[in-house]
Amino acid sequence: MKNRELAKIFNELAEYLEMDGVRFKPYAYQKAALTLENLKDNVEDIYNHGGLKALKAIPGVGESIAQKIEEYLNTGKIEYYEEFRRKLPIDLDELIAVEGMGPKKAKVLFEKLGVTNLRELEEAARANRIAPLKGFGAKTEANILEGIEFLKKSTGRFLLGEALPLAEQVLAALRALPEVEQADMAGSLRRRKETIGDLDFLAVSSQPEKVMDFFVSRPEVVKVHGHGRTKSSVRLRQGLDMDLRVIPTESYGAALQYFSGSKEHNIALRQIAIDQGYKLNEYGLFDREERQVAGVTEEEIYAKLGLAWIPPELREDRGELAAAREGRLPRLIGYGDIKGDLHVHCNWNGGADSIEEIARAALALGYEYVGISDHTKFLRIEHGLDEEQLLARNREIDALNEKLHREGKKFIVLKGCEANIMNDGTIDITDEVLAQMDFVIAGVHSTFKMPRSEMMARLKAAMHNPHVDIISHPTGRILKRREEYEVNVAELLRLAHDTGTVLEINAYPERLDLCDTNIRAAKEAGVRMVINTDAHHIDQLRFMPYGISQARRGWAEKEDIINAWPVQKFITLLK
DNA sequence: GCCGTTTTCGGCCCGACTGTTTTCAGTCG
Repeated sequence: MKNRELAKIFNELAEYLEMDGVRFKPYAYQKAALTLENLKDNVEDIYNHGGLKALKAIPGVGESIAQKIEEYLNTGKIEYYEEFRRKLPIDLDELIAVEGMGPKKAKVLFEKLGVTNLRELEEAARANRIAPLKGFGAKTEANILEGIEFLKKSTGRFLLGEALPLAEQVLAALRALPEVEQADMAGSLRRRKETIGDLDFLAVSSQPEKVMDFFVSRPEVVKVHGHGRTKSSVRLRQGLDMDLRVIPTESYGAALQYFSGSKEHNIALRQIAIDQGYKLNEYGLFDREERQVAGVTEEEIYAKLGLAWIPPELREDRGELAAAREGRLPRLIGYGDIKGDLHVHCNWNGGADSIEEIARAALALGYEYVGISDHTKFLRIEHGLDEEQLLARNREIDALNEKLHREGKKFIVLKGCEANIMNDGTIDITDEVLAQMDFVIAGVHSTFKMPRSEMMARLKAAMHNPHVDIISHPTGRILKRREEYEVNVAELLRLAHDTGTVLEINAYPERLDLCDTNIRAAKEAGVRMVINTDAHHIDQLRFMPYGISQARRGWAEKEDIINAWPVQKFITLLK
C-alpha cells in the first residue's frame, strides 16, 4: 500500500521542518500522515477514481499535500522531500529513537560532527566529541550512550499481557500507601491497547514528595530519568519505563482524561471544547474567564461538553465522540459478562491439567460452562487426538458431567475440539465424529505461507463444512513474532456471515486475534464472535480479560459475543 | 500547510522536566 509509504515520508518531512524551526507545517504533515495510516481505502484508488480533487477531500490533505501525493504516485518520489534528504542525509528515524534525541539535536550533530546514523552517533559519543558542543554537555553525552544501550537490548513495545500484571502490582502498592488518596493507571494501559510502550500512573496525595520517593525506589527500578514533585519517570528491570504524576484533587479527572489519551482522541476533544468556548487541559475545563467549570472527574468534563462518558477502550478517535454526543455509544461487553470459555486444552493432548481440574477451575471463576477443545490428529507435535481418542475423551466428559450434576453444581463441560484445516480446506477428523461434538473449532496450524487466493479458498471450504462452528485465531498473527497469514478480512467476514460461522477472539496475550479493528469490522458485518483463552494450563484461564478488552476496543456488545450468552441460547445457534 | 454553521485570515495543545544555561531550548507525553 502506498498509504504507509506516503505516511512515512510525510512524518519525516514533519521532522525535517521541525529541525528548521518551521512552525505549524510539521503539525500539518503529521496530521496528513496519521490520516493516511488509518485510511481504509487505498490512496491510489482514490486518486485513480477522483484525481486531485478526491485527494483533497481526505481530511488534513489540502492543495499542497495532494500535489505531493500525485507526484509520488506518478514518479515514485517527492522532490520537496528529496531536497531535504540531500541537504541532510541522515537516518532520522534511527537517531530520534534514542531517548533524549530529537530532530534539532540530530541536525546539530550532523552539521558539526557528520553523524548520520546510530553507529556514528555511538562512535561520536564514545570519543567524547559530543560533550564540548554548545548546548550539549557531559550529561547529555552519557544519556545518549545509555539510550543507545537501551535501544539495542529493548524489544520495543510490551504485550498487554506482560505490562498489565506488572502495572497492577505497582498500582496496588501505590494505593496501599497511607499518603495516597487515589491512584489509577492511565495511558495506553488504561485503554488496554494490545501492546504497551510504558506504564503511566496518576495519584492524589497531600505529600507528593513521599509518594515520589517511594515510586523511584521500587525494587524493580534500575534507572531514574526524572524525579520531580509532580512528575517522576523511571526504567524497570523488565526493560520498560514507567511514569507517575501527582495531581491535585480538583484536577484529577482532567489529568486522568488527558493522560489516558489517545492523543488523537484528546485533540478532537480539545477541539470540541474550543468550539464551545472552553479551554481543556490536564488541569481542568475552563471558561473564557479562566474559571474552572469541570475537572474533578472525567464524567463531568465529558458531560459539560455535551458528551456521555466514554470508556477508555474506545478513546481512539474512531467515531466515539460523535457517538457520545448522539447517545449511541455501544453498551460494551463487560469484564464480568463471560459465562464460559470454549477453547481449553486438557491433558489428553498438549495441556497440563485434567478435564476435572479444568472444570473446577472454571467453576471457581464463576463460569456456567467450559468447552474442552483438544487439538486433533494432524498436529502431531501437540499430540492431537484421532477419532477414537476423541470419542473416548467424550465418554470421560459425560461421566464428569454426571458427577458434577450429582454434586448439585449448575455447570456443564462441553465436548469440542480444535481441528485442523488442511491445505485443501478439508478437516482432519471425519464428519461422523465431528457430528458427535457439542461444538467444533477449526483452525489453520500449518502451511502459513500460502498465496491469498489459496488461503481464502482453504478457509472458505472449512467454513462451508456443516460441522465447523468456530474459526480459531482467524488471522494467525503472533504479536512481535509472526505476521498474519494472507487473509482477506473483508471476504472472511462475508463468508462467516453467510455460513453462520463464529469467529474467535483469541485472548492469548501473544495472539489477541481477531484484533480490535477486525472485531469492529466483524460486528458491523453482523458476524458473531466468541472470546476464548486457548489455555493450555488452568492458570491461563485468567487470560480472558485480555480478550474482553480487545472486544471492547472493537465496540463489541454482549449480543455479539456468544459466550456471554447462556449455554442453551448459543448451542442452538451453532450448526 | 490545513481549516472554517463564529473565520477565506489567523489560528494551530501545552506544561513539566532536564541539562544547559545565566533566562531558556529541546524533548517528552
